[in-house]
Amino acid sequence: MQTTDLPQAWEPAAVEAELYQGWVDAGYFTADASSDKPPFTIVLPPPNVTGSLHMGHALNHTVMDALTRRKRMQGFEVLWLPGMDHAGIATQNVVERQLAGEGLSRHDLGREKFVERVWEWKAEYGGKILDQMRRLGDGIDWTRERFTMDEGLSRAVQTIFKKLFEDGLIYRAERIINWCPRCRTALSDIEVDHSDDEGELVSIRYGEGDNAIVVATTRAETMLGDTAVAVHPEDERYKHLIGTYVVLPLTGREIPIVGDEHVDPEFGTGAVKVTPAHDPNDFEIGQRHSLPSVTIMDEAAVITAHGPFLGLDRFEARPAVVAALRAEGRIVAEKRPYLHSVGHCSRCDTVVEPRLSMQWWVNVQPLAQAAGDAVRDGRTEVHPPELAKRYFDWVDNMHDWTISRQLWWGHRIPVWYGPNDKVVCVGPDEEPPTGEGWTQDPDVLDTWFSSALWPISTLGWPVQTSDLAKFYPTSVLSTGYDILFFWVARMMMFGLYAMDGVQPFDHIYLHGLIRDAQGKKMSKSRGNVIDPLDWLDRFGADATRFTLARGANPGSDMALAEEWAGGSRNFCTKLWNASRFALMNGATTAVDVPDRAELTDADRWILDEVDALVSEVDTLFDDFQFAKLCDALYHFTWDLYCDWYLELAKVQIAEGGARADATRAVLGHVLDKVLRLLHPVIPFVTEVLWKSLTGKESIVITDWPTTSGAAPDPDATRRVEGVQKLITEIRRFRADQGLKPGQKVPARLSGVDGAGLSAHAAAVTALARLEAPGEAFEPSASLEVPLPGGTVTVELDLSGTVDLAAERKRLTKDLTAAEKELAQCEAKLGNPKFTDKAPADVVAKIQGRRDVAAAEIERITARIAALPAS
RNA sequence: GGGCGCAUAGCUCAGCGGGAGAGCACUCGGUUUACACCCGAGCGGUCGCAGGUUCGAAUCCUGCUGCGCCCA
Repeated sequence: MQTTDLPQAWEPAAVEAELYQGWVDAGYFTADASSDKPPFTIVLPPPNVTGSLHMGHALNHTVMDALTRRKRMQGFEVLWLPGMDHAGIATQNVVERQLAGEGLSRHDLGREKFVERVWEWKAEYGGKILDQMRRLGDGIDWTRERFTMDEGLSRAVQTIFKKLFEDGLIYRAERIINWCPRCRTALSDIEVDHSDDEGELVSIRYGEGDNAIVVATTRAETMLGDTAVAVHPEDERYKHLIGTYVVLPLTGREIPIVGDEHVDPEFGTGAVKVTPAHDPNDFEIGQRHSLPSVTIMDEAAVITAHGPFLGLDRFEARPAVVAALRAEGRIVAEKRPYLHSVGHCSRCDTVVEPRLSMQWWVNVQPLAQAAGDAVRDGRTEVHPPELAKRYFDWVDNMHDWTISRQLWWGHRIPVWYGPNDKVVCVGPDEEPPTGEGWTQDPDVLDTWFSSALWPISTLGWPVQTSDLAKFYPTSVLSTGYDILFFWVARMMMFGLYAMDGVQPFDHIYLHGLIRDAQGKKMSKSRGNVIDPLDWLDRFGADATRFTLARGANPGSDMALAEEWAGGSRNFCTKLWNASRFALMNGATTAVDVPDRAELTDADRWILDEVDALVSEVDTLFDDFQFAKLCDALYHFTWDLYCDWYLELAKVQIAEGGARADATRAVLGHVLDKVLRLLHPVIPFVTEVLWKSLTGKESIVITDWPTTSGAAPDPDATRRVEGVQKLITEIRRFRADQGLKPGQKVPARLSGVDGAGLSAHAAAVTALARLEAPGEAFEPSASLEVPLPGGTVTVELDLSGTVDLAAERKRLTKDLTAAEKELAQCEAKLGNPKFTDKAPADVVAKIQGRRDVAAAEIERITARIAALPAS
């Protein structure tokens, strides 16, 4: 046996960082826009500048890295472009908290100094996720790293804003928006999370006597801002009251009773209080009936209505208002706790307060239409396809998008207000208006407004750069299905709009969400979060990636547990040891595999299997079936290559001469293909092994394997499978008889030639731990193994008593199985409807099974009868 | 309230019209000079329940039950 330069064990922690830096330094991941190769582009969904790597990222990065590594090997000019977004609210929160530690607020610094401070924070603490990506092994083009607040990307934002503005797709309007009183900014619909919370439902009587009317509310304090009571116009109970007025309690204000068809007469009392300034439905009722809007809270949700509640927080005001109403005898009913849906700020969990305010909006109708059409037309394909329906549901029913945020960190809205209500939108190279009375809008744009431009702005848009020409449209957008609405739909809208209808990506791949071993969502409060960095430390990047890829079944979430990672680590170790063994035995790719005629059944079988594997992995990769392709690779590597071929190869190498040389070539070429097929998912270990096997520069830049083109040899396969069955049956018999696995047993085989396995006697002897019968050979037990070509009989000299009970048990078990099989087959064949209607090949197959089962029953019955009485 | 999805071995999941599968876990045996992060052998399921379609249903249809998700 030769030696190899490979260490005895694979220790990822010792080599990963150096390997990675080597790849980056060699420029393997740097894309060339002037290349003649076809492009393959993925833009990284930009993580927050405040973020750190979690398992969801690790999964998505594994997917993107696997896709891009394979395409690179397939000869594509691959661009995988990294970067981050500026995460307006989150980043501003972080820096404000830092300031608070110094006893300062952002207002103490002023806008300009505050923004400077945020940039300083970013320089020092931002983007630690980028280093974590390196640890995963991301084959990403670091030379093209982008940030949404960069100069170029900011120009893109300003450019599209102006374009949308001039096309009339951006407008300013006073409406009810979701307001976070803690962040003190507007939020879009999707930045609000709903949960069923315990609150209260209070029924309040407005008016007196015959004119009294009862309304119910979960937000009693808002009654201070009521400007009407609404009932259904056809509601007989209240019809006569429409057009009359009631006095609003606690305020003394007179408010009208209006008839509105949107009131549900079945719900509650059928009468609703109307607070146009603090509820979106009420706002619409207010519009229809020209009601005034009375704002009763400030930006912090503190009551501003004059009276005893002035200055109270909304949650203090609520019980105070109820108490005051109760004192007046106006509380008719109270339900507490009352479970109802409440919106929360997705950034800080504060209860959202609907608030009437002036904001900038995008009219999404034409954009969403185009975004839907691109998928309907098949220009962009969604994987898995079931999720396209969810995409359509969203884009086809999208509300206008509030894009202004009352923050300082972000792209400031490029609109200037001048004297006499003049409004000017300023484009990238235009000078803002100067002179008395001109001011810029103080607000910034939603972070998603700039993220939506990511697939084009990162490539240079609005400049027609060579990158944009070469790499747009991008090939695949990969992300979790929970981000479909946040990001994917918006990128589709802006990409199509800015690029004259050319879609931003050809494929959208949506992976599932990461869950714990019991399938529960990971969350800090549950304490079930697994930190990918911990796995990277303990199991290595390859094992972490393989675990994630192997769990990625289309459309479904994945459960993770440490045992899974351990299993993947074991797989990497197995691959390591198998490769080491192959190399110690002289496995090589320097010599071509000899002509098929020169090869053994085992050689032809494993070569056919690896061909099948290449086809299967290709199909699965093209269909984003990561779990299945990992399983296929795992199965081939462990169950076929290691458990069978390596063992058979030992026998062939022991033969020496040309046989041994041919075996070394087969060992090497099969290993070479497997390593290349595995490389996209487990890049590190495959790189080390492949370099050792081939002596070449790097697996990263080698070609993706293709099938050999040789015609498969089904006879070889049948014989190898026969050998496997024979060996397994002997091992099974040995285990039943309590023989030590290593103990060699003298045995005599007969019927081997008849079964067509004469070439395989040595393999059977070696793998079943048999030895040639000596002169004193006295068979004390025998077993029969029926194979397609004939039955092989194995006589064994156990040199001791045979465990007849175990023997009888084994035979009885086989008999029971055969009897069950026979009964099933005969039941079918005895049914004329089956023989008439079922396809002929199915009937023939069942007949074949019946015949085999019948023969087995006869054989086993005879064996049992022949057993000596125990 | 509207919509979608899932219920298969102890756990996590494949299979989606003709022989119930994988990984992990479990049991037994093991100093097989690649590997104990391993090797060999095994145990384990009326495929959620009830109907229907079909020669044939884990697989298609309907209803029920239980979980989960999205939207309002």
